[in-house]
Amino acid sequence: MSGRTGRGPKRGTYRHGDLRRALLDAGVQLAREGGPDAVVLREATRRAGVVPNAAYRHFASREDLLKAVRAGALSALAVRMEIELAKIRRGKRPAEFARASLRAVGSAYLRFAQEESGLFRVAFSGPFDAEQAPDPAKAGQTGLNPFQLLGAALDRLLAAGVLTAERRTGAEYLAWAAVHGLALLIIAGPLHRLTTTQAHAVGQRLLDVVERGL
Amino acid sequence: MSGRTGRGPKRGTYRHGDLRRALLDAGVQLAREGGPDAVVLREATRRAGVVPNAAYRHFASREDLLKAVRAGALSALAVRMEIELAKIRRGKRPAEFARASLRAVGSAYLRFAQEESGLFRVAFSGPFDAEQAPDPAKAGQTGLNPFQLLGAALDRLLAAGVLTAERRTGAEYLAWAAVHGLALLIIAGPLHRLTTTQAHAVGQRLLDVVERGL
DNA sequence: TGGTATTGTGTACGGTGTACACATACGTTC
DNA sequence: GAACGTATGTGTACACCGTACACAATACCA
Repeated sequence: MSGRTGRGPKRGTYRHGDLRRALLDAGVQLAREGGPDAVVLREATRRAGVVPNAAYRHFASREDLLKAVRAGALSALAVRMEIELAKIRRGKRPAEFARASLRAVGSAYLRFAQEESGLFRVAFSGPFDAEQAPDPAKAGQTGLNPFQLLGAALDRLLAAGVLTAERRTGAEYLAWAAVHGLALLIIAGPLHRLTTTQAHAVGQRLLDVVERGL
Repeated sequence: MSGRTGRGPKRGTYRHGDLRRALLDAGVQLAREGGPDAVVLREATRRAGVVPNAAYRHFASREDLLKAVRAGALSALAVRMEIELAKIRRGKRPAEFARASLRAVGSAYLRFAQEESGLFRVAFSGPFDAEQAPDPAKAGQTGLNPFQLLGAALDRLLAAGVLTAERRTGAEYLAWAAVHGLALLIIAGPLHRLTTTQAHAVGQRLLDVVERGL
């Protein structure tokens, strides 16, 4: 009776196989369930069927794991944006297409915030920078991260003559700010009881403001 | 030698006098220093020169203390807004005055976020609602909380005919969202290296967008 | 085949929130 | 002014967390 008291899916092998992946997956799952605070090292190792300290062979600290989860969340967001962008009807005039692009990016952002609020909160917990060396782990299928997708939409507006060059510079921050703020009001603020459709309506109205104001 | 090993300002009396106040003050200080996560029950009691569990005579839990600190932070924000509002030159035409009011509220919000980012983060950590029974603990000198001050500014825009009734409804959420989002980009996002003046400039530009777009 | 680097384990420490029983002092009532 | 109930602070204890350090088991390479 070589006693095995531990619970959970004990593996027979001493090595795990792909513990880093398992911890990351567990971390993402925890993030979905409860946001940043729920990403707990010990719980992740538990789910991976491994002793707490094993995590330190793959992540320098809890914060380091959280950072990896964050990259995954941003990547997921980028994918949502790409899907929304792909829905835009072809054959639109450039200006119309550009406008639709911006709306697609914004809508995807808001929807992601509402539907995956745990991941969303993780994505923007901790310092989130538009780094000069874009990390592919944060990108979607096209290789662009959310910030770059927004920039591309704005570039289209510029190319279509909807935006002057002067207004174009720094516009990503204004647009991002507006949408990001609304996302927070929807998931953690006074608008958090809104249904998906109501939230979508407010979102469209905000995007009107941005479009008109930019 | 009736040994007194404990550190810190030990009091002679068994009773503290106003422990609730002391804990709240310590909590606010912790919030300023490090945001929500820094508001730690044990540390607050340490600073109040009291044993950890004493806190439970005045706050049901750490979260409860945090809530009290949050109210204080919101009140401080309201005061900033009021100060900014008071600076508006008299003798302006109503439309101009109304516009200046909205800018004052927005500017104060952004400045508070940058200058008191710890408090700001606490103010909007946890669920922040525009409750139907406004809590006076969250208000400034005028008795109005930040949300109500924003509403008042928008009402002035309506009264001055700058805003149609249709556009007025729900406008607080759009304006709030935009400014709140920018605040976050400035304190925890890609704009966090901006100087105060730069931040102010971006802020004014955002407020242009809001004003134009609303 | 043996040695070395990698990866998981065991044990341990300090920190946190909080439950429960106990001690002390204040305010009220006789 | 003494007795008593109640508010408030203390002591002890527990479970949980992140993480440091020494050790064990395996994989890989010479």
